[in-house]
Amino acid sequence: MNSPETQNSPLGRRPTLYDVATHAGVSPSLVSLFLKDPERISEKRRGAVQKAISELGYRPSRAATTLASTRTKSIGLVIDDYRNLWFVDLLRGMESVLSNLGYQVMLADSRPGKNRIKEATDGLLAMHVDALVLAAEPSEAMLSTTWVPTVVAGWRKGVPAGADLITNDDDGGGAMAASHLLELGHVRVGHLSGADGASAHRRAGFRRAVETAGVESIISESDGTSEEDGYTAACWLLEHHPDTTAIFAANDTMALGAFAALKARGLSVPHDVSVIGYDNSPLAKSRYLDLTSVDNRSDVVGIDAAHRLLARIEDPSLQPERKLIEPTLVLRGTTSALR
Amino acid sequence: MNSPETQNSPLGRRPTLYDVATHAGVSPSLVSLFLKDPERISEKRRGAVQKAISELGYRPSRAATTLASTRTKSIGLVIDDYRNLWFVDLLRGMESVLSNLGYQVMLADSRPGKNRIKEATDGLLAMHVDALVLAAEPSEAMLSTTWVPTVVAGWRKGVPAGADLITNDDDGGGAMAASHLLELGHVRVGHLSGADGASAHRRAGFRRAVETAGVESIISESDGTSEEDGYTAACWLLEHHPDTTAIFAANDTMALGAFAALKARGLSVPHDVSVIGYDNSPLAKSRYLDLTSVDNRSDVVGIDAAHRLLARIEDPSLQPERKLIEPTLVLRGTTSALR
DNA sequence: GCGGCATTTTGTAGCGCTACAATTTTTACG
DNA sequence: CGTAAAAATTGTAGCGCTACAAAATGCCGC
Repeated sequence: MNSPETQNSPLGRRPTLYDVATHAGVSPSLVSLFLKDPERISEKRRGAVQKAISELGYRPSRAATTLASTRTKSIGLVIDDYRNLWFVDLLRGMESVLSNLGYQVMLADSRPGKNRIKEATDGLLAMHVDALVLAAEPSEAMLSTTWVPTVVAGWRKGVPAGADLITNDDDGGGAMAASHLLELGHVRVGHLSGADGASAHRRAGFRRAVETAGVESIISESDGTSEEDGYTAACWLLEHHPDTTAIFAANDTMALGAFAALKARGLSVPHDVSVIGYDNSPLAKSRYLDLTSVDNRSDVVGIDAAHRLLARIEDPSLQPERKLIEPTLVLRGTTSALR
Repeated sequence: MNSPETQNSPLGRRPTLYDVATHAGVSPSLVSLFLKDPERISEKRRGAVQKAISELGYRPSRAATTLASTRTKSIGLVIDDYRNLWFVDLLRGMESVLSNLGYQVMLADSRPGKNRIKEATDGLLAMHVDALVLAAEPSEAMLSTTWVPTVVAGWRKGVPAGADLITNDDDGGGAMAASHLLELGHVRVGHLSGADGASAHRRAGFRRAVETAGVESIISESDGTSEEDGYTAACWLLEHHPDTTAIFAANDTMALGAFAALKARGLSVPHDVSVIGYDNSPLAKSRYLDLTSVDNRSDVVGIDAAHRLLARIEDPSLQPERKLIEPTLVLRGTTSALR
């Protein structure tokens, strides 16, 4: 309707709350009240203020609001890398409880350097977030330096003092994957493992379940958890244990590497070898890949983390808590009974 | 060293710049100066301020800084969905030019509702970002309401007045994919297309190239661009044109759907049918999938967008510009010469 | 040892908003 | 109608920082 050039607003600058108040013929305080809860002012004024806001194209300044209020109604989420999609479920879980309460979730990733986690956290704290979720391995440098309620999600090492811990039961999940393969009758089962914390737990669970069943646990460990790592580990496994009939990969991406190694050897899945992954990532859900996988329920972690933070925002004296979330098994087409 | 309980700081609250100044025995202005450029103050004072900062555990308040300065040195990036990983390259491209200049990139996704794009944008503007990159289709509601330099990246419809446009040459990319298949000798080529803007351009390019070569263009169109859509479209294609020897999917995910359809029919890739995708996503790069794909060079879009914004921050009177980025073809194992 | 100039440091005045107490208006009811 | 209580509205005083001009200090040669 209006020309973009004139920008509706008669001011040559970003309109402020005072501009709105003047335009609407009320006091700034009333406009502020309107912003916080429109229901709290009379219908007559509400209309006038609303009109002034849209006529001027006013948008509140978050900076000013933040500075003037004690609470910002925002929660910071630090993730290690945008490309690790597991944070999407975490985020969705958090938002499912926080959005309705008017909270906003701010994301910061800490990809590049090692101490970027501290940087990302500092950035979030600089924005006065009311609380923090660390979905990245906390560095030593920040073990004791948070001013706000903090929960560590999905990592178990280096939890800052006073922080809650809500994480996936990777140990249980590893055992779950192993049991599934054993129940299908497999007795030559291999595990492709990575080097990080979660991998170690998955590995331990796997080993325990397999050895409890009286079966030898064959583990091929690599430095990372990428598809290439999975490929390399699977090649080693297939070379040294050619009679392997089932493979448990530490994550879905590594399972993809196993697929590549099997394909190269002319072995088919699940006819010759069953494969189970971990994370129930979009990859596993793919119709083509159709990968059986352990779902670590990051959405539940997110929901729990959110509840926990809300509680600690209300009562900062609450004692930190530690909690494990049970994974679930998602059956798909890459595992089948031993033929 | 210090107990986490005492938090180093003698104050029972978040330390401010004034606390630092007092502690260091200098004026607040000097501390502010230090924050902006440590080199600008004498060595003696610099040491004192530095010491005070770390002793108190001081972190500047972004809100206060933002409010007091005219520039915030931050750029907002609106994306449609965190799960569409193409934004990662965009982001990396932007950061490669912005980080060195001290700019920070803030992300907001607009997943859920339709007008969340406006919400996400408003949120960013509320944080006083100096400029905005819209990597999501702008809604009508916001065609004329930005106060800051804006560039639309990767979308061509609904560009707000006064915004720059830097986008991928999807039309050229479609033609590129088609030419590749034609050069390999294929004459029965099908295209799996989606319904969004980018798909339409890729389709147009494909059609033009194929028809220029005097070959019939067979297009299977679906509502979306998911793997399921790709699967459905591929099933239609294979049923109605069983002699198809090459398939161009509108994106890598749809190519995965095509794989599923081919596998179900016992056809192998690339032996029976060649497949080319689009986006050069992590999927395409996978060793197992090894998918030939068109790379739309989002990293370059990011770099260009950043340069453009910096220029417009310097000189807001600059006329908006439109620019297409040339895609490149990435050859992998899913396309081969017609046997 | 003293102008004159460059460098370093400081004081003052907001940025745009909210908290909270104080004030005005409306409503309820004897 | 009058008055107390409730509801609606307003004024005042910052939140933590930066911009910018003014003041203080250091440095030079003569």
